[in-house]
Amino acid sequence: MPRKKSTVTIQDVAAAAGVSVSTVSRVLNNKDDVAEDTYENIQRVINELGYTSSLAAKSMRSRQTNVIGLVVTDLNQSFCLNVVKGVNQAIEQLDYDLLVYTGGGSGNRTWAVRERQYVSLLNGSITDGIIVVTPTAETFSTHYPLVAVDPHLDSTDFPAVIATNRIGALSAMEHLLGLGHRRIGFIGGRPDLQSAIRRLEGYKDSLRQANLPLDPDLIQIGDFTQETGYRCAQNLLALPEPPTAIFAANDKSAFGAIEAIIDAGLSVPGDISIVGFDNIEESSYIYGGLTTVDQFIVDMGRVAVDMLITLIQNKPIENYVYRMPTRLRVRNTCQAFVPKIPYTPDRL
Amino acid sequence: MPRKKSTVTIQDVAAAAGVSVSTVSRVLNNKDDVAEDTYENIQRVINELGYTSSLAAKSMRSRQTNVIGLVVTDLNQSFCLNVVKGVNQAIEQLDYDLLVYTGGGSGNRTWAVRERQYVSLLNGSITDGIIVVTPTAETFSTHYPLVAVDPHLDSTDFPAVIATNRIGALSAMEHLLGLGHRRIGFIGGRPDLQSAIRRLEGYKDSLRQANLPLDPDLIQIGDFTQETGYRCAQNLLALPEPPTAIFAANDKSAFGAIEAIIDAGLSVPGDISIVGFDNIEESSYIYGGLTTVDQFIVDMGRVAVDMLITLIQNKPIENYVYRMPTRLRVRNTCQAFVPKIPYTPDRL
DNA sequence: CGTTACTTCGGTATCGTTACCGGAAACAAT
DNA sequence: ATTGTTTCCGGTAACGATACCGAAGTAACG
Repeated sequence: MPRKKSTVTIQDVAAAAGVSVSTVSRVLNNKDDVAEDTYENIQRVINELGYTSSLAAKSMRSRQTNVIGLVVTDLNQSFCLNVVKGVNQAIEQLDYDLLVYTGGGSGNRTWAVRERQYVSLLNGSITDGIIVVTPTAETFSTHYPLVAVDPHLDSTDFPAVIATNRIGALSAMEHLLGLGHRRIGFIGGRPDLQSAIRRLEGYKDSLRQANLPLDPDLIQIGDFTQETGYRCAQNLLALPEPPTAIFAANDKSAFGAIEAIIDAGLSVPGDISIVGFDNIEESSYIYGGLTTVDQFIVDMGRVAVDMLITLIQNKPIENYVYRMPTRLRVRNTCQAFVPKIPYTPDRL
Repeated sequence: MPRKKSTVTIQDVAAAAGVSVSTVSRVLNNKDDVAEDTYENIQRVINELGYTSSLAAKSMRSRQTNVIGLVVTDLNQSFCLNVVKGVNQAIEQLDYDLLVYTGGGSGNRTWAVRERQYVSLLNGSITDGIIVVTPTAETFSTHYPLVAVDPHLDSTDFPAVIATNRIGALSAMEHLLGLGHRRIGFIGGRPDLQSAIRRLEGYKDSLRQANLPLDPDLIQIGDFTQETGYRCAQNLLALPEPPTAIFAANDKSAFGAIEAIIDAGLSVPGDISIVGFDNIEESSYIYGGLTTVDQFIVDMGRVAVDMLITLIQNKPIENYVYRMPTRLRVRNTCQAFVPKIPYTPDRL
């Protein structure tokens, strides 16, 4: 089934302008060795014919496309989405275009396979460099410019932008402990993610530093979605001695937790305080404002672009791994803990 | 500054396997005239070398890439974002990959120019077909498969997916009128968008049908952002006789309006009822749930993919313009209007 | 006027891949 | 033994663009 191929090529432009393709190519690439009037004439013809050059052909020959690629697992995750936004913002300032490659969820191919495929697909083909968000692949061939955002491994095989997850978790816990909470639940994320692991570490370290016991029942592991956040919180509430505060390892989980708490007839922060992690857009206004750890996701995207451009230009890179600072944003889901009447097994 | 180009090509595979490039190409494209053992041998070599074919070269030659392109103005707009999600979901089921082209905000080039550029860029180069979200361009050369989502013009030059904006607005107004509201404010969107125009029409038509006066002061035009929603609502509240209900032409505006109302010391829906339009994700839980008109954005993306695939396969298309139905989702931002003491200029 | 230098442009090779044609076996049929 | 008929595979020509080389033409110089 042959497609009608009626795109206008550089040949057509050359013919219409009465010059060679070489000359047209020079005009397209703003080379300076072309006469003023021929330049303008060719430009006019280009506009008349509505010609735009084929990215495929260009990139094949010249290896300089001024396009950067972004490989992202799932746009439905707010983390990925915000990185995309940041990258987008940074790209706007530059003379680059952005191509986002997304594989969606789980098809028949596993993501690790698809990811490598996509990277190869974009590279050596179309883009000058690639940013990969939450990559699972163990190794990339480092022959081309590539920056990873929040990689699953702590390896430094490739340049990366990583949030200071452990320190962020520490600051969240510090806040809750400072408010007098002693029994603090944790809702974690997918254990295959480096970020989830580091936040859990922060939770544990914080308790250790405060000389508080580590109750495994208080640690519930979800998958960073609102649904699992809801269920994890239910589990915590069902405990014989439920926590007075919950630290959720991401904002979506925190939303789910708040929902569960409200559905259980309790209030936030009246009965239970909540701290999230991420500071996604909704967190500023939802439920009156979620207290959360800002990891500046959008800025992570920006930094990634900066690093990538540096790599593309073959300039030396100062920080091979950029650690994005985190900051606690205090809003309205936390309250000082007021001790109640001690729990007695048989109350009269 | 020459880039290290060390990607493995089909030539390398052929050499390593001791066959011709033609044979390797046949294996890659699953042609059936290859002997069993050579097939397997080549596959083995491909895996060993970690070869993946160059999208650029492939598409240049064969015009069949199994990639569909998505050109989107701004991922920061929730409408666009949700369409992307829908497209993403639909793509997952198919043997296609998705390439999102986004131009970000306003660079030195205007969007109309960039848009046409992107379409040309992707087409004839890389993708088998394109979906364009909220396109501004007047005309696309219709030589290649293209589907528009929510085009600015009502033209039928190309296949499109459009929400039933006027009818949706009608249903929102019907709801408010049914609750007894007679003075209803309207917060509109960018007047260059077809969808914004149609929703405003619905607002006006509804008032006309109900034999209510059309007060121009009650119509405030923003740009579909939360910020302008806020300011528009402030304008409405500052009116000598403020409305008892507000119909915002999209959910983000509605959020802004609610914020403004709360900041003014009033409550929703206690003092003022709010209806939005879109039903984006946040609307289900924000402020206890926003009453809004669902336009099934995600499904619009899905439908667009279906149409595009049909076009690519050269099959006949039944509905050139698909009109997505809308449905009012009643949540918790509306209340029956209870008449208060009539307003008197000089109260004692 | 001859030589040199610079500007401006055309021709050709090439990027990595697939479409197409045709050829060499292998096998079957007469 | 000759003649089809498969089956499998290699060679070659594109696809659309840019890099490179070199050739005209013009200007400048001694």
